[in-house]
Amino acid sequence: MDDKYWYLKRCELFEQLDGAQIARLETQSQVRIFDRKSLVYLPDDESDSVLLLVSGRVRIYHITTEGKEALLAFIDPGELFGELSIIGQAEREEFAETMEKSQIVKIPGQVIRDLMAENPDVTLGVTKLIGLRRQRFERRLKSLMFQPNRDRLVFLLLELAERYAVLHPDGIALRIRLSHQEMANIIGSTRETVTVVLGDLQQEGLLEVKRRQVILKNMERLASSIGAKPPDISGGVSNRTVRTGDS
Amino acid sequence: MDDKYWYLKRCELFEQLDGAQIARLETQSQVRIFDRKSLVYLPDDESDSVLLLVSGRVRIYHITTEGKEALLAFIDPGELFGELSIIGQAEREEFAETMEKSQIVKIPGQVIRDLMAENPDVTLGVTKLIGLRRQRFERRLKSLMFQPNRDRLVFLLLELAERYAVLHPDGIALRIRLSHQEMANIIGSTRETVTVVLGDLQQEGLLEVKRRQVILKNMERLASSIGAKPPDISGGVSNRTVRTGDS
DNA sequence: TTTTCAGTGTAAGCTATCTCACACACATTT
DNA sequence: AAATGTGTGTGAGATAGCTTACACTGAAAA
Repeated sequence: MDDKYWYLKRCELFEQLDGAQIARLETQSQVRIFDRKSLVYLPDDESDSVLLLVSGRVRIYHITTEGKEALLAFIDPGELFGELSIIGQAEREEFAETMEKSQIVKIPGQVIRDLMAENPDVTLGVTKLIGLRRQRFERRLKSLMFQPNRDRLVFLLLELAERYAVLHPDGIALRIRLSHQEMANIIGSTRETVTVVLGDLQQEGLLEVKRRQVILKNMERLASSIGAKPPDISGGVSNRTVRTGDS
Repeated sequence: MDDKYWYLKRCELFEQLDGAQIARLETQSQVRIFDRKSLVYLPDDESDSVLLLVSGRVRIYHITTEGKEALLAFIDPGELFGELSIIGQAEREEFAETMEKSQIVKIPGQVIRDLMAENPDVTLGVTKLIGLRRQRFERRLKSLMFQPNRDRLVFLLLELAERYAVLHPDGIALRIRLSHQEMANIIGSTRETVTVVLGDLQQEGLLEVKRRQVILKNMERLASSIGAKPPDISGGVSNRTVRTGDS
């Protein structure tokens, strides 16, 4: 239960492994603590390992030629990242940076590949992981192309709700607190525009904005306004009320 | 050599299969010929099969709420598509339409999953397929976000070169002939803007435009203009000169 | 408490890109 | 050869969203 491999168990992918496999994984991996805002890897780094985030949070981003930051993904505890090295990506193509103090396990690509070879469940898990993230990128691409800023922002909020929804007296709050700047970096817009659009959406009674927090008051209407189905929030939703700072 | 399963052998993924497996695959799949511009599937269709394009060409696209077409991918002979059904996508999320008369094999998802279970090579192949396409989407996302239209177009041309390069007396031509409208639909722009930008690039001597054809005269400079490495075209490049219609 | 700083609100002006409109070129069919 | 359709070139005008600039607010630090 409370063994020395607890941090590997935090990852779904390794739940089914037997003791020997876990042990092997453990001896061949390195655990490391990163301070807040440290780079885990950056473009052109050699890429032959997969990373498991044990605690903290990581963001994956890209810097454009003009120096703007394009936010590609957030990684939460128990999730892998840098997983494309498994299928032969030799060099990293983005920045991975901790958002908080984080504990990260570095697993050599070969170890994962061995594990996949002897354990079909692991392979399937890896495939699903890569596929799910691909699906996310595909959807984001669709939401970017030809869509006005407002629709892109609504899409983002619904996407966030799917992963980070928590109940709140006034609607659905998000377990992740983003600044307008960060949202802009996800939807390919600017901080000012996000501020304005959020204001508009608030006027329309669709949501409520606080400092670094958004409460979705009407997911149905939000979704229908971009011609989408409301997200299924049953998965991650917690009925623990979020700290709002007020009350 | 010239057996009845030739069309399955056209797909890399199935090369390693033994006779019995191929036979099973064959009996459980359906072959069908589609005319030019026929829909193979569309959003919300049930998604429990994978498609193999034997001959012809298919495009995968999305229609936005305002009715614009976002082109997501081209499928060439020997390639699979609709492969996310393997990892549990229950409904299709885009349109798949033939660009020419095409022969397509429909393979039930369960058949592929069985094959994966008994043959690790197939699983790895599927994972790589999904992963490679994910990488493509990820790169496209980066090229869309914050980038001006010119850069997005250059990125597209280099991406196309990687897959479709053929030698040409004046530089590198593409084995795929796209209209300006189609390019616009890939980079999220308009036909007119593409026309203008291509004209500019031609002025600068970076390429030459003909009707439905682009010849890249200076890949180095094109690549460096968007801060990228020139693509590796050694893979698909053929020294068969392309039909230009002139001469 | 005062200071500092990150986050937010707002607005004027600018610009890349889209829209609309039309002319022309080339290809393909009749 | 004429006719039809698809693809391309080009420009004027409209506009969403970006830039720049600055003021305010709440949180955290000193």
